[in-house]
Amino acid sequence: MNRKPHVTLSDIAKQLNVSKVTVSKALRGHPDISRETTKLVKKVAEELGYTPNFAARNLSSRKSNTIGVVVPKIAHFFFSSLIESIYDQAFYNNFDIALTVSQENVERERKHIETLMAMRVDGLIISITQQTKDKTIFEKVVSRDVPLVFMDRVMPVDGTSQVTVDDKGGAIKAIELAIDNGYTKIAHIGGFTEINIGRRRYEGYVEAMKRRGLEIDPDWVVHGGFGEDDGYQGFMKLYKSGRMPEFIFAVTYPVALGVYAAAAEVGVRIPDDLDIICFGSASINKFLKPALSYVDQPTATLGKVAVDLIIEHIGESDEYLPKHIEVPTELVMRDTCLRKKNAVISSAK
Amino acid sequence: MNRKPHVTLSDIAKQLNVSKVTVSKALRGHPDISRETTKLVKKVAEELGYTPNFAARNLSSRKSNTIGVVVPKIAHFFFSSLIESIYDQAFYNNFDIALTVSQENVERERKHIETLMAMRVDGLIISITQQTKDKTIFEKVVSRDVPLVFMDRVMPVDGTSQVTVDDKGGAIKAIELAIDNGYTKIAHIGGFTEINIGRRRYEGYVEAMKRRGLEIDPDWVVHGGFGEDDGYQGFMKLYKSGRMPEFIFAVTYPVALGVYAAAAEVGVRIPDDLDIICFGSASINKFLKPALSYVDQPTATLGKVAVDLIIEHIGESDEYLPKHIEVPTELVMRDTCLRKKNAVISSAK
DNA sequence: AAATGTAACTTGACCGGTTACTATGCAAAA
DNA sequence: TTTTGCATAGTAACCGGTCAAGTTACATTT
Repeated sequence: MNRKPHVTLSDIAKQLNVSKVTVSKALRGHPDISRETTKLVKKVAEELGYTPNFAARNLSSRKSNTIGVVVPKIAHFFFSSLIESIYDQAFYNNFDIALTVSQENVERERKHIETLMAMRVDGLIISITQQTKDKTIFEKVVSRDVPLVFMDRVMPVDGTSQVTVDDKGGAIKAIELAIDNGYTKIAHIGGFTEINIGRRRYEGYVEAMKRRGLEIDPDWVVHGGFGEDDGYQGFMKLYKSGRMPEFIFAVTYPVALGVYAAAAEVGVRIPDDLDIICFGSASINKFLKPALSYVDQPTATLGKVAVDLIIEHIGESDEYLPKHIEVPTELVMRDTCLRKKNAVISSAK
Repeated sequence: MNRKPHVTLSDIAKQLNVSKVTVSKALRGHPDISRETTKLVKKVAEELGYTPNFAARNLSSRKSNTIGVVVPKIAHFFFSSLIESIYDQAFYNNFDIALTVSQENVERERKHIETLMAMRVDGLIISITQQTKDKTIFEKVVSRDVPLVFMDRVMPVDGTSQVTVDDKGGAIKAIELAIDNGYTKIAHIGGFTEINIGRRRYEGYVEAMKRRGLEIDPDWVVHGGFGEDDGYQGFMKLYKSGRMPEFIFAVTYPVALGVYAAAAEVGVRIPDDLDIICFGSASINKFLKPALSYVDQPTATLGKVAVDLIIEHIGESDEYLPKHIEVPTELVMRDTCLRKKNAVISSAK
């Protein structure tokens, strides 16, 4: 590989018989330089086809104007729309994004964080993997004074901020609605409780049951991952136990889909034999039969808030003040969890 | 913002009383340096928490080890899975990815390409917007000797490569199947013909109809965009014309979904009153009722091939040989386009 | 008329690496 | 013994910007 040399500041400077600093300043609109000169410089830059060298700029200015992002997945509706909103908001604020994907792999996650730090990103937005337990790498980030915002899937690390959705509150709303609709035998196919989204949603389930004075049958709580297969397995476990609940609260949309698949397989009809609600959705949910009712995660807001927060931290001095922002959720009713069949409505809200 | 200074090569050098070149070489495993020294250097680097400065490295080596990617969207199944496979393949080959999203906006696309060139990416992979018509920016890329691979949505620009799916062939297969299943009144809700994917799929439709000796009714060809709304509008146009076809070939999966929505609205049953097949799919297609039969676009292959090709070009000299690689498609049968109701099967293949 | 200010540039150092070339010491070859 | 060669390390320049601290010429103040 042996590329044509790129046009540099010096090339422009030579052409105009000025110093390269003049050119640099002119291009940045620095007030030191006269209107005329600035115009001239810009014209010549255009003619010569100048493009600034970011590596050089980053090196000398020792910042990258870039936000590093680490997510566990892309090809899932939740993350792809989250990422899209992050890109939008960053673009709006003239920041670049360096996106990396851990593929739910802790080692890859660590590597990506190292790489992003080597790129000297100005700040990091991270959504951890299902398996992440070790805080070391995050503490390393903090010790390097690189602002860090955890997003959605978070980890309690001193000196870092968090942006989450109101997982517990959303879960409570969902379960309370189910109970108000007449259900009492309510199961939860949940995620890992080591990670906040799994834990908080579970806590919401527990809390709502308690508030309404319902017992929780330990057999009706299944913990696992957040994918379709986990939902499938979860359902099968409940099914094979011989004691089916009337209602399932699924920790994620894919888990709910897994339940759909499993239920169809064994001939359990949704929502007639088994009703369901879940956390999260996908754009094509409306085409599902029955379309899932769900706790909406406002991905656009989540991404926007995360970017705004990291930019805020980047702007602050060394000692920025970590924050925890919780974005509210909303119940969206579709074809499930509408009303218990044959139920005597006691306390329709 | 006033960060703690990062550990540099010189810091390590000082500590060991060697030159920074020695350290640089040692860390890269250069044979100039003895095994012992190398080990020592690496140990100290580790202790001091050294992370290389990519900006500096890129600047002095004048390459970035980064592939620039421009896509029109993220939050669509096709693109998100494509992007995921690009990341995977790049990671496997030790390349970094600089991803940008044009949001189907030509101006943003141009800006992103400029930015990526300023970053001195080693090569570019681009999927153009629906609206892109001007080649200027791409010619600029070529004139800078930056290898360019168009992916899926391509543009004929001298000196660039293309990776596409076999749009025409896939369309032909789909239409021929429909005809063999007994349909003759076949409509096409297509995309813009200015862009290859719209044009080639349309051409496939025309070709298949011709091969089977069927007339094409101009009213049954609707051109528009690639989104859900375009499918909705397309269906409505056909519907309101009063002369409904028996079968629709939708240019994309979202367009097919739009047809679903519109059909449901006016009470047209799929596949009984109107059968359908489309190009592309989504992971949750299997939960649709009826699940769409479709021409599968192998996103994983597409991404992998694009990355391999750009890396190949990066490795070649200035004058690389542009290629056009076409990835084959496959028909996947689900619940639509199975067989015409009450049809006398004449030529079941 | 001298001091002060200011607009518009220039100088030189530096960011943290890499690269091409040079130097040194010791062992093997002549 | 002298020459040659190789392993190992060092020197200096350079990549393309930015930044802090001058410099110059001219206008303004006192």
